[in-house]
Amino acid sequence: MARSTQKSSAPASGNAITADLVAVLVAVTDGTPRIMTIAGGSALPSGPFEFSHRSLQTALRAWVETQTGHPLGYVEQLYTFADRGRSGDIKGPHSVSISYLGLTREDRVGEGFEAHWSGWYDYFPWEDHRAGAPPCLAKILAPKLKAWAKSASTPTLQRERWQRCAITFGLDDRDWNEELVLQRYELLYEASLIPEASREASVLPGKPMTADHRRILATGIARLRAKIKYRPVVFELMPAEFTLLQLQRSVEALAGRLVHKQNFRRLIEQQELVEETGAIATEAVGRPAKLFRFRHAVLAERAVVGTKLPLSRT
Amino acid sequence: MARSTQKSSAPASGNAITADLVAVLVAVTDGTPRIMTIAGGSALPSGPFEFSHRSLQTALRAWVETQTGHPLGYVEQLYTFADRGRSGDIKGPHSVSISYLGLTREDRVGEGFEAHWSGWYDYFPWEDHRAGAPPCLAKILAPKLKAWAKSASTPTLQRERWQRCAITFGLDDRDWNEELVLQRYELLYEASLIPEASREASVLPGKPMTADHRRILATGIARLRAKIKYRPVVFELMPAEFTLLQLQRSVEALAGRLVHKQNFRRLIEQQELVEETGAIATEAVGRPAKLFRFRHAVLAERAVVGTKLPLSRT
DNA sequence: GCCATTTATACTCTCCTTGAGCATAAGACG
DNA sequence: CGTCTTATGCTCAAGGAGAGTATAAATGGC
Repeated sequence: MARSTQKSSAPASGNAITADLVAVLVAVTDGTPRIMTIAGGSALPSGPFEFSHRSLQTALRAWVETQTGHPLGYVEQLYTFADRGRSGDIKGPHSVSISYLGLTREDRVGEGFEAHWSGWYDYFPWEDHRAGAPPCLAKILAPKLKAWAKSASTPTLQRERWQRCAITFGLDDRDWNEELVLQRYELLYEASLIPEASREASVLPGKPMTADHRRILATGIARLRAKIKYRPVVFELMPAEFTLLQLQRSVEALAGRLVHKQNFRRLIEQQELVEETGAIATEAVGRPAKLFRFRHAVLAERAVVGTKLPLSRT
Repeated sequence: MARSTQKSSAPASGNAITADLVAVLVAVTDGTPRIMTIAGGSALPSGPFEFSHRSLQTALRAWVETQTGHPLGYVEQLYTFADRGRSGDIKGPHSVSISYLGLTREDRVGEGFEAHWSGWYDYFPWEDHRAGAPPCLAKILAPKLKAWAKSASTPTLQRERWQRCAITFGLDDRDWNEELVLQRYELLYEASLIPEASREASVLPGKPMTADHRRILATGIARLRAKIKYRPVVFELMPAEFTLLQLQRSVEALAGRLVHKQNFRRLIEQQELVEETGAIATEAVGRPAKLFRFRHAVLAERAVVGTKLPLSRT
């Protein structure tokens, strides 16, 4: 950015670059949040942006629909990256990556494509706290982070580093905050514990990805975890009819933590987000549950503002 | 986006474009939120992105600091636009606009630049509800929106359109939601009431801007209004020392609505966001107020998560 | 000095939300 | 008929948020 007096529409000379779209496409099946991947799970789907489309959003939708064979429910822009050095391209990226979050149902993927679905906790094992804090946190991450903190030059810096680690990862009896996915990844990156950063192989559990795709994924997970608390986006990931427990399991899968069942139902029902279909779930262990469907009318009635889930920070 | 199997780092041929940075730089002075503008207030500061910088954020910071002569407090990416037709360039933009929100104090602007500060309600008069709903809402906007709703083809569509308008603008006794800045702008745009869209001049109050800069500004305002409710970003806009009323006035200026004074103080104090300086405000009508400063330690103590303001949606 | 005016600051009160737990219902299965 | 499992209804206590009352400490006019 050189001169302020230049209008934005004035083209810059000699700074030609390319624009890539990168998509974090999420689905939830069998209580596992999954993302669409290519190249054997080592990259997110991406490709150059074609200016034949009316907008970025349109381009993404069109492309995803060709790939998966069905419309993309919810789409949201995530972030635009142009960091040199992080993309793996040493000469500096003359390419900008515009990333998107998209929610779907994991139906069939278009045949003849390399795409498939990978569980997102394969890439971030420390993010799943549904069965309590995962062992790798205390056994592997915490010691490595402690060592990194200790390696700072002064005692004050050492303390500050460790405080950051403890807050971000919920160590030292602090609460776990499931929304800090990106901060955690960035902190690990800063501590050179991410293979994408250091040249070492597998210092930590969790599958790496090409370039900065894992960072993009972390951004997407963080955004989605925040969003499900105040927008009715979970329903984009559900089948047309579902039981309240299925809905709860999806939320828990995304959030990576459990919620109180009765309170969850209370919130969902009092907000009138769903309505009974009249049908009853068949494949049951225990008392059969009523089936519900999303009341699409809420999107029109309310300004899509105000959907609460019992996942509040205290 | 053509093929999913292509790695993001693979350069696309023949799709060269340029990247622009556009900045929404906010300051609050005398109870007015202001943004830095160029070209007589008709454009946001912007310019081509130089790849000599390490990241987009770095590029923006460097540039702003040269312009205003002091460091930029808080920076956040807003959105990346590439919509053809909205930018005013009919051939389609072979340029991507990456927009940022930045918070500063309105000190001196670097000499010799065309930049100056404009009140943001000059561009969005209907967004300031501090003295109640602004007259232009009921007198000008509502009738025009009603006419637009009526112009839909079927009664059902007419009702749906009006419901959207009423929700978005808080008409028909609905609550005003100050966060819907962008939705309101988009709705007016859809209704061809925005001069940037239709060729007519000044159908509505509010100063227009070049290309889609007013949309970018709306995005920035919306983001900031949402953010002040849960992150301590207001302090970036305050002088080093301030009274609680000054702080409150800044929040109200940004939010475009008033808050309950006693409750505001209660929240700020119980969250320990500020500490007394010991000094007392001098220039006073009424009882002199204690001066406070922001407790920067909170940024380290808490995960920058959880700052509440009495602006909640009910 | 006294009073009206203005702002600062301390409390109180009530309603609602939220976290947590208890209790009962309705199926399957031995 | 018990046991297991999930569904569903209800209660209770603590904390938070909205709104109002009361008092304190300045200023300026008389």
